[in-house]
Amino acid sequence: MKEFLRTKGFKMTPQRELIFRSFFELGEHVSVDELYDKVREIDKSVGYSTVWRNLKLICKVGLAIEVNLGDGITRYDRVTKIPHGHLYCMNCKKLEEFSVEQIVGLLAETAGNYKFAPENFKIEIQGYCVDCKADNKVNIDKASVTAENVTEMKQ
Amino acid sequence: MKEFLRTKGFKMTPQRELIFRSFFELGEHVSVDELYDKVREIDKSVGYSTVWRNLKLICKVGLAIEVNLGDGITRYDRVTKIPHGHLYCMNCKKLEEFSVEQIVGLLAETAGNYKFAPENFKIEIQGYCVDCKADNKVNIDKASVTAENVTEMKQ
DNA sequence: GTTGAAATTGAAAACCGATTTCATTTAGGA
DNA sequence: TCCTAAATGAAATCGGTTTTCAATTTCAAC
Repeated sequence: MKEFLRTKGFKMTPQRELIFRSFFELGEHVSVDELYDKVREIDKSVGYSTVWRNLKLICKVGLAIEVNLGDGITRYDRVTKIPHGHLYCMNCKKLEEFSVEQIVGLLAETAGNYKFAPENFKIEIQGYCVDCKADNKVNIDKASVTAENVTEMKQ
Repeated sequence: MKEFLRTKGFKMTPQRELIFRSFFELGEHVSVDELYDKVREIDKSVGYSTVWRNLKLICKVGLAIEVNLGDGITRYDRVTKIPHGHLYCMNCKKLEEFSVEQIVGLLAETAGNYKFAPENFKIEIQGYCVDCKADNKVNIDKASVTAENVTEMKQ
């Protein structure tokens, strides 16, 4: 790892090593705060901005990508061989994963049609999980969208 | 439209009408600032928070959804019958759309397998568009991720 | 081992879009 | 017309992200 970074022009430091290691232990959807807490369990002297900067660095060298679920918190996903999508519950904020091999194939093809060089695919399903749906915790009172609505609106 | 809102317990106001109309004229990927500017062209007295609140309302009544491209700015997409994905250029920030009917079918099926009630699908391809790719403006120097890297890192 | 340029760090401040507060005004049913 | 709940506008606030800056550390060159 040290060598890997050096060839990119980055130096290894104790903080960096701890941060990198902690990130890969945490797994998926790691927020800065989460990583900061985990790092702090081991070394209370590490600063927040150092954690943040190293998370960015992890992305820069291609070992993770940013994930944005729309709740205002940026999370970081390890880049793995297996692409996956997210099921995001809009009520309890729970996150599940599902595999998207077939879909990614289609998307790669699509990108090709647009002469677009894809770096990363995001596939998310927002909605309500079994629990929230069953408990009737969710008040889904969206208006029905009809052609009339829109026409009327644009008038 | 007025009636449509009233049945939901909302009132119609001159500001609201202007904001709604402007939103639907703008089309896709509308940010608060963009809409604010457009509304201001017609009525300088409308406040920013009013625009923001009404954009939220448009979502609440199901006529638009929030879109998050990861650049820290929330955009709003009109809900249409035709779902679409986004091709987002990480260099010039340009946004293209592509149709995703087939993919949405697969995703709906997937959601079903998880007993998940989907409300909204997000399908994004991040990467570099033809122009940015060709102009060599982009310095894609990501590290190659190998099994060794990761193993070494977790050590 | 020493040195020096460049990278890194930690604390604090700045940033900036999103959201809330609050006093005032307005819509629309009774 | 009257009344109450909803809506508005300006300003303040919030909270996550990013930058600043002085001090420290890495590591390649000597």
